[in-house]
Amino acid sequence: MVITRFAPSPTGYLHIGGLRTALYSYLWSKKNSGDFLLRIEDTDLKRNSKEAADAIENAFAWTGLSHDEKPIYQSTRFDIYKSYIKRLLDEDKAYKCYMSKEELDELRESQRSQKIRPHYDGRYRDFEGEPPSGVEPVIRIKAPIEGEISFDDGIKGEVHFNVKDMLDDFIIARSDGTPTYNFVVAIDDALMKITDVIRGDDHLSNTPKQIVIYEALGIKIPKFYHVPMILNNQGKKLSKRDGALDVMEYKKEGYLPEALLNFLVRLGWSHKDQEIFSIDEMIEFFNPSDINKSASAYNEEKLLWINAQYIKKLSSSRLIEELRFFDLDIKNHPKKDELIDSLRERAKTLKELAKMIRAIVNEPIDYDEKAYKKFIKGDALENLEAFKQALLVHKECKSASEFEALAKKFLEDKGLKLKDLAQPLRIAMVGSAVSPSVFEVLNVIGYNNVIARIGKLLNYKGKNDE
RNA sequence: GACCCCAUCGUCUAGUGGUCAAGGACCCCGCCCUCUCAAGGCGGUAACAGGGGUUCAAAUCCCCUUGGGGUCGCCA
Repeated sequence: MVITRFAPSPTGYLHIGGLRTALYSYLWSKKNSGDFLLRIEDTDLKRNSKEAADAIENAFAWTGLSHDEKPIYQSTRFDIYKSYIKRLLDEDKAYKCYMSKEELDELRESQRSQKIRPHYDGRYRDFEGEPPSGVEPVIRIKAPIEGEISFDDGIKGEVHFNVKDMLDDFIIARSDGTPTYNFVVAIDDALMKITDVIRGDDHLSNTPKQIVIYEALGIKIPKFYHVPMILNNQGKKLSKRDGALDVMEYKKEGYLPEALLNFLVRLGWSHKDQEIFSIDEMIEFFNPSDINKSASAYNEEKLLWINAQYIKKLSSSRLIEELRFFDLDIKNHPKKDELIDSLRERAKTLKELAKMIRAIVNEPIDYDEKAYKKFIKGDALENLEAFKQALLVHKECKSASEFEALAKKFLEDKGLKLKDLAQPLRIAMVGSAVSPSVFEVLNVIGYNNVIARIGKLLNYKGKNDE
């Protein structure tokens, strides 16, 4: 049984790096028929917001990664943390430090100028005297002074830290009594019975600190997996300028959540030559020990390609449902399935798909100038007029192939080639030289509207010529 | 600055000492298909950071260099 967790601090939106570690955690727990838990790390009351926490939960809801049990908010658990701090104090494993922030800053500054690592010097570690008045103390843990802390990371392998150049008696409770990150992480991971901690490798050097807590409390240390970061195209740390970071931005841009997840799972992990994975396949094949040790760069083109693959495969009904987010409702369109199927192979995003559908469903209000100039010349208008007549004589066409058969016969009679009719007709239908097969377009637009749109183009030319 | 992590095509990756004159995918280019645009099919360009070892044999193991990244908070 593997229990994992995702533990964001609610200072902003859920970003894709976080989503990826959450996905890995999710997959690993599900593969081992365990739980995936969500914990909101809001111990710093000053900078956390309820809105941000809600935003994170909304983003999760969109991706479909559901956490087991209700999320745990650390801000509601201060009593628990206090009891552990008291215990450490009672057991003489932690102590009060009366150094002020100013003094600390000074100490660090002088250490820096001496080119040595900034660290607390332990001056109150064995302090016996009268504490200075007017200073609310912080609580510091008695960390080991020498030796080595090491652990077997599931991704990086054996990692060793020398206590001397790594640790100091770090703060576990602020002067206002609230506990700090490295302390509560260890407590909660233990209390939540987390067996496997999968997180970004920016936490790698926090791990020894957390191990100090585990050991002081006699708690079993979980298995750690430190996942490399995601970089941008230039191999630098991913930032807002590199495009969307907020998971919900991807929704707005027209990405399918399963495509985003598929993209993310392949960033740093692979299974043979497979590129497309359903969630079930991810669960089946995923193992964090297969995650690459090196950082990987974000590649939007690949994401687009994956998204396109999913759009091609998705059911029309689901696609129609997703399109509503882009203010497009074609649920009652008589040819909705044909419409979707003729466009799905052309769209890389839902946003694009919506745009393409609108271009067909709505009568053109204008004609693309270049296309018009290029194709509406010579006998084009006469041919359109004649084709319109042929349509009127033939009466209603009910399928793309019926339109096509009619057109073929028309062209044969007139001694024309398909090219002579297709482009002008396309411009009449959608206003530009780009669309799916004209016959599919005609079918979707429908017999009466086809005739109306041809008429509209015929009139337009008239006005233009004046 | 100290400590830690990392290093295969532009990018995502396969590769765990011989089957690698390095495979797949995205991108790009060419051809085919074709009523336009896509999609699809076929083909192409392109990489083991550098230097030392170990070994009969190294992309794979070791060391150094270089380059990148992370951490050093009363943030998480």
